[in-house]
Amino acid sequence: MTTSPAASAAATSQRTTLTRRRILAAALAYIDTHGLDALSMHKLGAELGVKAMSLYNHVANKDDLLDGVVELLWTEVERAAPAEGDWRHGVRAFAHALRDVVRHHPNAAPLLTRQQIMPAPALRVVRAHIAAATDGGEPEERAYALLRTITRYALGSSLAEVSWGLGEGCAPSVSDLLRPGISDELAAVAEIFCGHGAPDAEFKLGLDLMLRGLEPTQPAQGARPPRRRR
Amino acid sequence: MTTSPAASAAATSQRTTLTRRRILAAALAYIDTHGLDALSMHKLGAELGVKAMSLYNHVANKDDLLDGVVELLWTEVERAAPAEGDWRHGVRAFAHALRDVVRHHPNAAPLLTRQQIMPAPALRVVRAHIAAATDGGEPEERAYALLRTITRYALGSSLAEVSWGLGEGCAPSVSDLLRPGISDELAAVAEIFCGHGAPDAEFKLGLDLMLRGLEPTQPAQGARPPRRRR
DNA sequence: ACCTGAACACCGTTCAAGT
DNA sequence: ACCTGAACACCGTTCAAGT
Repeated sequence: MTTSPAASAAATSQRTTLTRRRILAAALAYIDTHGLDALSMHKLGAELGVKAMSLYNHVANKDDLLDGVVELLWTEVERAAPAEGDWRHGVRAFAHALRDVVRHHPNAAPLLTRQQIMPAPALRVVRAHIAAATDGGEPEERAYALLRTITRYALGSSLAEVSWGLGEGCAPSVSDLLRPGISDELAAVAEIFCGHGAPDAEFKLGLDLMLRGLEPTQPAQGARPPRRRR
Repeated sequence: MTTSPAASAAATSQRTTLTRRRILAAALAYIDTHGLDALSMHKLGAELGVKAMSLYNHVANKDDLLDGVVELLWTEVERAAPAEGDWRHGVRAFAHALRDVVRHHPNAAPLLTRQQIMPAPALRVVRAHIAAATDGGEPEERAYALLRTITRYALGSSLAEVSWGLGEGCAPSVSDLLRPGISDELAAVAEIFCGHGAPDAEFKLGLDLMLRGLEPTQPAQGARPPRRRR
């Protein structure tokens, strides 16, 4: 609106200054839209109204860029699942937040296990829930083991879910998940294995089972006699 | 040893004919050794004593090549975990086989969730264990749900485990998992979260919890009174 | 049927030069 | 301090040509 004549000449290109933050956000958006393999430094630069080489003033290289995207994904988890209230609810919310991020960014999600990095927001959100659990009376050792297990379960199972799921950024039909020459019997197996089922309910069921088993001190609201530990 | 003079001239290059099978095996070996990003059609061709373009006679493109690598990984799972004997043991063996493949091929494993494909050996091994469970008396619907859940748990949690684990093809030390500027407190969290713990025992515990919860008809060998279903 | 030379547009990255 | 032109080796893929 109130741009200077000089700025208006630049038109659609960078209307704000280039920043590591802006670059990462643009990279994630590009991956969401065009897929992981389609991302290149050249195209990302163009997206930001800048040449590819300019990006190297803010990221060390492409690997560092992808690490930054992973950091961004964990930031979403942190924002969605702060530790507050009963820590059991908090851990559940954390698991669901992790799954939601994977489902909202199916193209970028494989980076979470490919980049071999634990960015700061990941450590922060994990630390927060561990602290909540220890404040709630759990021994520290068990709080760590619990968060480790829940994190693996939530991230991993949602990655697998997205990879073989249908609709919503996943494969549109089962046949897209199969190699062309597959036999009819195996295609029928895939139809049920990938197509049927209720992902939400199955994720929640598995989560409940793990939490119930991992935290034997208090059997939740069921009020059932305690089982032998471990 | 008993090669013809003509063949000996070719020396180290292709001593056997080029095959889709050989190409895939070489690709997996290359990824295992040099990492996923290092693989290129040019270098893979050179590895096989052939020019890059020759590969296109046996694979459609690089994506098809990577699909084939995924197929190879599932073949290892199928070989390691045939359905035989009690189906409960079979499903446990299946989960452990999946985890072992991920741990033996940490560089290639992310392809399992990135390629969005269910190759024939994956469907075969899943079908075998579903059949074993239904033969053992489980309703078909539950057998599918059980295999779905166990597959997600085993694949996913081992992917996450490898991604943040230490040693054996993983990051050699915790500091390799952290961005340089991290605070000391968060580094300490990472030290415990990634470094401590017993991955084998934690994987097995989670698996037991899920199986025990998913299969309420027979409480395994514990001989405990049945709980209310679902 | 399968391998290759030549060629294409594209990729990640460097570096000296500009401002 | 940050952006760029020019350039590098490398990449995926095609196609006509060889055998």
